[in-house]
Parts: sequence; structure tokens; C-alpha cells
Amino acid sequence: MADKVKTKIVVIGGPTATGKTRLSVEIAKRFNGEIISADSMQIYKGLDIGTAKATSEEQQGIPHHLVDILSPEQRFSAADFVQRAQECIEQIASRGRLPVVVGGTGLYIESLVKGVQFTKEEFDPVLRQQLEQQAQNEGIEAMYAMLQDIDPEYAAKLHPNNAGRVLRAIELYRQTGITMTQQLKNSLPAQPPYDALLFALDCADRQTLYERINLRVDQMMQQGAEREARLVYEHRNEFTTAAQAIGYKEFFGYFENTQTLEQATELLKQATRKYAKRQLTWFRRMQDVHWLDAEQDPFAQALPFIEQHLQKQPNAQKENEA
RNA sequence: GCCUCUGUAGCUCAGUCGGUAGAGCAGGGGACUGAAAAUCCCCGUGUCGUUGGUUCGAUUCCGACCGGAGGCA
Repeated sequence: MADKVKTKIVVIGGPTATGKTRLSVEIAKRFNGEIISADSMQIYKGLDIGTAKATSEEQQGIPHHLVDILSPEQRFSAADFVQRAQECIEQIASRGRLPVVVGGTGLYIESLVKGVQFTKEEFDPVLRQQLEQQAQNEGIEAMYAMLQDIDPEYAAKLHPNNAGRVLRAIELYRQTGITMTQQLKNSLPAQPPYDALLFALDCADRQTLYERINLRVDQMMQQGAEREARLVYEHRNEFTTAAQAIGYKEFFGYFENTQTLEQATELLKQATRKYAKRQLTWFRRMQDVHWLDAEQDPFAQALPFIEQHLQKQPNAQKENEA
């Protein structure tokens, strides 16, 4: 079979505050690119400071996709992301430009790069709510036992305390009739869909990373993060996803007068550190990632890889087709 | 100057009726297929302030010294 030639993309991941935004813009400028954000919170309008969105000045005229596309009360998922990102990649490539995917949401990036095919069914809020209610009433142990009946293999891989995953696996089965084990097997295409060049940013030592995070939080405070957080606080019941973003919920105690602003700021720094650690774990596990030192001109480090990647010949089948 | 309390993991503190110690937080590692900035799992050796004494054995009891807090003059 003649393989369709794969679209070349560049992907940048890594923990927060390592300079992904800046690097992505530099790459896009140099290689005629457009940016696709892989960030579960930057998709929301109005959440700007806390999510460290690129300002229009920082964007330097480069088109940024999948930023500010939803209002904060709307739901979004990894499946939605993959679908939209694929559309963006097609369109950008069809203009003869380079798609540059950038973001810190490991699940989104990995799903896109591997071409995970999610089930067709739409998300069912009623079913979700029903399962949550049942978990509330009968306890998570009962739900876990239920999953053991449905899909013992997947249940064995999950910790019984992991309510989120246990419920989702039951939900998947109820809704589609297929188990998570089957879904995990069947959702991956034989070949990844893109010719992707992967980068991840990190600092040489953890202390430096944490200093960058602290600095970023202090800057966010100066830019008015508190005001933005108050808005999220006032709408916390509608902003289901946004209300769990780091940079907002850490202030809730302050708004309720159970802690000082200084304590809230410290809490935010701490939560961001932990998040950065989880992000690192994710990107470390991914295959074929080129790690760049955030402190040593990452663009210069990335340059040779990108040049090589873009010069690489498309496969022979394409030549015949053309 | 005298009296009382206190000194144990990076921090806050338990504890050992004498057999060299453990929680929370911090920190580290990991998982991850429709909320993922979410959710969840694993990881605790430190001169028990210093120094003498009693003892088979002291971080634990006694003394002195050094640091901290409070009280009385």
C-alpha cells in the first residue's frame, strides 16, 4: 500500500516556566510556522494571567491556534483536542507552513502524536453524574468491584483509590460496550500519523527550575492574578474545568478569609512545583524526545535537529504519486 | 543573677517507664486513552544540642556547658 506521506510537525513540551512559548515563536518565525497550543487551560477565554498565555507582543504576529477558543464554562477533553489539533495541522500544512505544537499538557500531546482514536460517542454528562452519585452512595470500593467484573485486566492496573479512572472505565463500558482494555488496544494506529520531531525543555538542576517558577508566580501576582482568580472563584460552580487550574483554586482560602495573600502565593508556588514535577514525569516517559536545556539558548540547541528533520526526504511512494 | 520550660529528619513536632526513633508538611520517584493545571500510587538513618557521669547498654536518668522561650528580681 502506498503510504500517504506524513506531515512534518515540530512538538515542544516540558514543565511550566521553561520558556516553551518563547522557543515556539522563535521556531515558527524561522521556519515559516504557525503555533498550535496543547494546553488544557489556555483554550479558555479570560484566563490569561494564571495560564501564562502568550501576550500579543510575545506572539510576534505568529498565528496561535487553540487558544481562547472556549468560554470557561464549556467542557473540553483530550478527544476534542486531538480532533481540533488534527484539523489545524492539516490546514497549516496545506498553506505550506510548519505546524508547531506547544504545550504542557502531556496527555494532549501524546494522544496527538500517537494518533489515539477515541471512541465516537459524545461525552454523556448524565451518565457521568449518575456514576459519581453512585460512588458517593456506595463508596469507591463498590465501584472498583464493579470494574473488576467488567474489565479485570484494566482494574488490576488501577489503584482502587483512583476514583477518576475507575469511574471513567465503567462509563466507557456503559456507553460504548467496549472495555478500557479493548479501547487501549484498538485506539492506536499501526503507524503514528505525523512525522513529528519532539522537544522537551528542562533546567539542568531542579533548583533552577523552581527559581524560575517562583519568579513567574511573582510576576503573575504583579500582573493581577488575584483579580483573575477572584473571577474564577465567583464562577467556580460553572467553570468546572477552569476552576481546577493552578493559579486560581490556591486563592480560594484567601477569598474565604482562612489565609493571607502571602500564604496563598506560597501555596501557588508549591502547587506549581508539584505540577512541574508531574509534567517532567510525563515527558521523560515519552519516546524520542530531544531534551533542551532551558538555560542554554534552547533555540540554538533545537536548530540542527529541525533543519535535519525538514530536509529529510519524504518517502519514495510520494515521489511516484507526484 | 536566680527559677521554670525547651533543644529529635529541610520545617513543625511525637516518642523511647534505659535496648540508637516516627508522623504531618516540604522534598524525590512513578502511573496516566473523553475533567489531565485533574486523579492516583510509592519513598523517612537522623552526630536524637555538646560534654562528663551512672549503667552490660543512654537519645531516654543525673551533672555541667552552649543555644532558644518565658517568669522572678
